[in-house]
Amino acid sequence: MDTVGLVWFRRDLRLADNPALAAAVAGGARVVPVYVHAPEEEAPWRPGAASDAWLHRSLQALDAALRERGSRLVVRRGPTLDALRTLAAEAGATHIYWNRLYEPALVARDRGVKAALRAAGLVTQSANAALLNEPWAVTRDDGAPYRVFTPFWKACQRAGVDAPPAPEPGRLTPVPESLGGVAVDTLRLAPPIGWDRGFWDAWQPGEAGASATLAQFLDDAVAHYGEDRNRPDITGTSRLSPHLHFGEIGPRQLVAAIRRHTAEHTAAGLLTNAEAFVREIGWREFAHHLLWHFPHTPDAPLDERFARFPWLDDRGGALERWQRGRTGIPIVDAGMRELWHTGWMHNRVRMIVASLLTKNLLVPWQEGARWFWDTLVDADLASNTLGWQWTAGCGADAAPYFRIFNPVLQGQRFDPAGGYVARWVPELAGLPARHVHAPWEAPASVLAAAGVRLDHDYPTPVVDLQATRARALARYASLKGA
DNA sequence: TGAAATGTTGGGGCG
DNA sequence: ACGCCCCAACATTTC
Repeated sequence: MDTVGLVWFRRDLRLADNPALAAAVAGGARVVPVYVHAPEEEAPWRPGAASDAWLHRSLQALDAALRERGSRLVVRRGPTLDALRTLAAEAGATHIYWNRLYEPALVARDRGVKAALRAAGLVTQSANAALLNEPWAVTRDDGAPYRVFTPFWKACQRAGVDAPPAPEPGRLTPVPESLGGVAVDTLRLAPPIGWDRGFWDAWQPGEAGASATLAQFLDDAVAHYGEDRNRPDITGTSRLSPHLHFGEIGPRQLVAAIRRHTAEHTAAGLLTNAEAFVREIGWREFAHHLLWHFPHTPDAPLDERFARFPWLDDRGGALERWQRGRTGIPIVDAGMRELWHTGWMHNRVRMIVASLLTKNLLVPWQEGARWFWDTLVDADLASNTLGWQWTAGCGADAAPYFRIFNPVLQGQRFDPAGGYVARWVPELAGLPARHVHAPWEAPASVLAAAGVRLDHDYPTPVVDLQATRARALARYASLKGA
């Protein structure tokens, strides 16, 4: 027990299934857990405000979990390389362990850090905590990356998606008092004016919160996941996305838990529904695969023809109305307000609001991606990029551009009783279900009875859905064959 | 993980 | 009985 190993936490903020931590423990080292705060090293995609608010609490939760095992989290400020070198010298560490990340800026940063640490005589060891398969481990027979989900996912399953989680450590060695750090509070991650107040009714950041959320999903929702995942008015999804983003739980743990659950329960259709959930984990894998192989895609369309797409120049405040949930289209405004208040939006609604922004409003998808980046607690460069390029029709396996959502029909189909709209757009709560998704078409008597004065209590639509659909189709036609 | 237009089919009302 | 029309229901095509 002579050696000392740093375990450099990044977005793997858990003790279970943490292969870097497990490797340090298995190597017999005295473990010094460290987090280095250096958001500028993630530019041009440094984490947004909602993400920071989550991180603040997740770091506190990690520190608490480490203390329960006799250790603690040492928090330092970047630059990362300086911080790690200094701490290694102070602690007498010979080894540094971490789990890999896949965003372009971090891949480059980590490569440099690794080379410099090795040059300084330290042993470095990285591992995979975030993915079922590494992005480079699954390729087509000709060696090229996949661009279509279904063949990608088949290849993943051939490669195996059932790797067992890494062993959970028991009691850890104490961190010497002499190793100082800064308090999490001083990183100024939490918003000073408390606009995140509404977040924490819905969320419990940290590994314990992730486990509880998974347990609840297995108990309540997974058995109907195939259908109910599209319903924003009920809890039909896992709501694990922020926990996954920060690595408070990992995909290997999810697959293992699903397998265990389906082996122990026999509800009708459970296997099919559970597999639908595993497939969604597959989409997360696909997003990381794409970002690794096409690192320019957070900023530029994968389909180069879209570099010349005629987005609208004069947007007349439409982007701002979309951001603030004042488009006059109820399902869209409900989603944008859910996002603002909770830092999260149901995935079906993300597609609907993204379709409106990129197709009906003709705002470049990058504007939507940036807004999501700053407001989502689960903002993830890989998933965000895939989602926006998919909607805009310029990405891998993208929706054909002419696949334009009608938010009224989507609302009627997936929020049939209007409960989701009533919750987030309370000024429309008095409208009967059959009118709540298109108040501008409701008879005057119905509006009066519900106490809704259009353009007073609630806006009329920012655009005509039929006309802007036709406009989008015309612009798409201009791209064809280009 | 679309929507809307267009085409097809078959039952039922009716002269 | 028969042809005709209407239209809902479903399928196919187009964007």
